[in-house]
Amino acid sequence: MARKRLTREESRDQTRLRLLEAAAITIAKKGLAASSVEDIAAHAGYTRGAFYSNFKSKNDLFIELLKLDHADIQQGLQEILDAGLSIEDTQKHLAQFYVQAYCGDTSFVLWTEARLQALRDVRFRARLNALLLEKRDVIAYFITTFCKLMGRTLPAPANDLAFSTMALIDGVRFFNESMPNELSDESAQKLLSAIFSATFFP
Amino acid sequence: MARKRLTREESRDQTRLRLLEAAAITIAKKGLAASSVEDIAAHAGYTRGAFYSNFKSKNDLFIELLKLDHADIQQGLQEILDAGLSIEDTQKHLAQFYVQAYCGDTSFVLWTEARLQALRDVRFRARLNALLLEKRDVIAYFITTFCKLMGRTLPAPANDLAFSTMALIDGVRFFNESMPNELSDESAQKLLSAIFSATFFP
DNA sequence: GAACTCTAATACATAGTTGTATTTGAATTC
DNA sequence: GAATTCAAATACAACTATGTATTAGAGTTC
Repeated sequence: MARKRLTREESRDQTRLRLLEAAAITIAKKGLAASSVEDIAAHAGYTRGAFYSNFKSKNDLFIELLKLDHADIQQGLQEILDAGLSIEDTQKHLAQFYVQAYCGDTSFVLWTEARLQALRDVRFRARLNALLLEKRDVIAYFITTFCKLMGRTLPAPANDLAFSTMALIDGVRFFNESMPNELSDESAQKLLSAIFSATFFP
Repeated sequence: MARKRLTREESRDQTRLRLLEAAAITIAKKGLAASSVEDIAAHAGYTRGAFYSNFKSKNDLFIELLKLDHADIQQGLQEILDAGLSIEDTQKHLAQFYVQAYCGDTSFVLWTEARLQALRDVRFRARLNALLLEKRDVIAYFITTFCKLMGRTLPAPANDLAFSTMALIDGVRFFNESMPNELSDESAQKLLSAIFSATFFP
């Protein structure tokens, strides 16, 4: 079967995408600093030439990577929100989405890596914070809507609660990932539910 | 004023300590991977010779650093616990301790860095998890005692709650550090209180 | 299909990092 | 106070990374 002959643009996009995918894996595995440009390019099946032809720097690529991941999550959340399901179904979808989008793959590690980078690099921080604030807003909106539906008042400003939700999910996730025997998937799930219930429906 | 002439052991200990201090600063600033042995040694006022004469590797030093920090925190918590103060005073001391021990300095960054390292390096993970479990146990004990005093039942296993407490504190701390305008010290403090109250005294 | 344009490979110059092997000089021992 | 021991400096060799400058080759344009 003849492979389709790619136009220049298609070919370039393919290269970019492959580089991004390879970067995600490499960075998740070895860390941002320890992943050389050569590593990434080689894993994608290219040389450094392809890398520098597509990205200005490693940080540049990294931000792009985060943006893509962010957009995926964003979209997923929005869809659940817009579906207009019952509360139970929403919760169910949410849990499912969380497991799929965030647990399985490299996403979690990348965002942790990004946090550290943000603490060090002012520009990077600005770019990352913008993404995180977007995420916060979606979650805050979600929390507000949810509480209104349940006829409850919020125990704290929605934005702050959104932060704590993100914090909690990430933090619990780390323990769960790092010592699954001490904190099983099931425990983690239950724990989060318990705290959310307690916090939002006291 | 004549500087005391150091014995060999004193001199060695001094070197070790200075290297550890320099490492804490350097690693917090640039990250573990990006901190070269030379960097660390130079910041401490030595050459790499001194480093390799005192530590087997960078990871070796890093774990030692974490152990020291851990011991400090451990001891601080234990002291508050053992003081047998009233609930209010305990809470007050706890908040104060948290701010002092964890907020001001490099501690937070180091532990985040350690987490990432742990996700990648099995041996490192084992060593780090041991430290984290110790910390968890102290907090779990604290939670249990506290709830008993208040005549409440725990909404989840104490160990799991301890994890979530650690997770929440770290996570909120990150947002607070990374975007102080969006989540002020005060908000962070209030938020944590609100969630803890809701969780433990529903 | 010849001239061109752009992507990715290659070549290169520079610089940084690691760990060990050896040396120096100050503390210790007798 | 000479011999010794040990911490830290220095020297060294191998390796890795970065970014740019140049080149090759496949798409594009006319």
